[in-house]
Amino acid sequence: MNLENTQIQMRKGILEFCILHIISRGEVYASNMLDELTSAKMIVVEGTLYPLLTRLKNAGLLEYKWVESKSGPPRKYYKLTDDGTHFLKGLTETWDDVVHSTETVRSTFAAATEKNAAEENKQ
Amino acid sequence: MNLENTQIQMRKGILEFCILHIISRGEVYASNMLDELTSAKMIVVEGTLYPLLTRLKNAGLLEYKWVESKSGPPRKYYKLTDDGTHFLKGLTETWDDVVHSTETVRSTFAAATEKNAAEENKQ
DNA sequence: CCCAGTACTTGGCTATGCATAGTACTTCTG
DNA sequence: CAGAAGTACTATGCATAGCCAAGTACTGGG
Repeated sequence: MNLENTQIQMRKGILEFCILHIISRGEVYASNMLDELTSAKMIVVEGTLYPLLTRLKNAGLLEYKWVESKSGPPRKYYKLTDDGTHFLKGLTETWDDVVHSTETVRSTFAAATEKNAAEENKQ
Repeated sequence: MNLENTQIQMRKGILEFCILHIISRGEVYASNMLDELTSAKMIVVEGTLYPLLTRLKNAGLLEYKWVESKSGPPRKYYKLTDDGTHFLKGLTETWDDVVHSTETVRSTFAAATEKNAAEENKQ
């Protein structure tokens, strides 16, 4: 129960959302995504990204094509399928809901305490 | 890989943050928290909340006292320990970072594509 | 021919949220 | 007093995503 672990937990699902978003803007390969995520201060390691891309591809949300590279092995350039575009739309709503709910909890002040006091008086 | 599952994943860690926040505002017991979370549209079931409270207590972030109730079994009223207050502060920063990073990814437009094009020209 | 750099792969570990079922206490009803 | 209903807490087992760490494979330079 340390901060580092919670940071890890908080990323679950969110990474998927971010990856789909990045891919939705144009064909990219894994290193492009890592760069962009890093520049957004969302550090991701290879062992997280590659399995995620494979999952998304197997789910039919992504497709890729191999493109030769002059500086190493060929690259997988990913793009969204129609299903992927639709799924991203749903994820966006989910994310907005989660943020909104969290903000509600943060901005509510002592509602429970008041409610609790009311209940005590009632009894 | 369906929306429902991603909604579940997105809650990981965030729930912990919300619970600590609710408790930080005053002593409450589990049903109070469920009510407040539900009213914030963050639906949680008992089987999730109770183990979480136990974990937080075992980690020394919470403490509770038993209070008799006139309408059922006694209740555990929770409050934050000093460690819990400190931990919540850290979580708040983490959450703000995650939201900020995600917003950065969402608001960035085609940065990767431009970068990619530049790289191609370089070669 | 080896070495560094790039790109992708794999296997095992951990933690959290969920489903489901169960215990225990109190009050109300007949 | 017996049984039902409501409230509060407990217990077990599962699925999943992200992490770590090591490994494969291709290219070009000295």
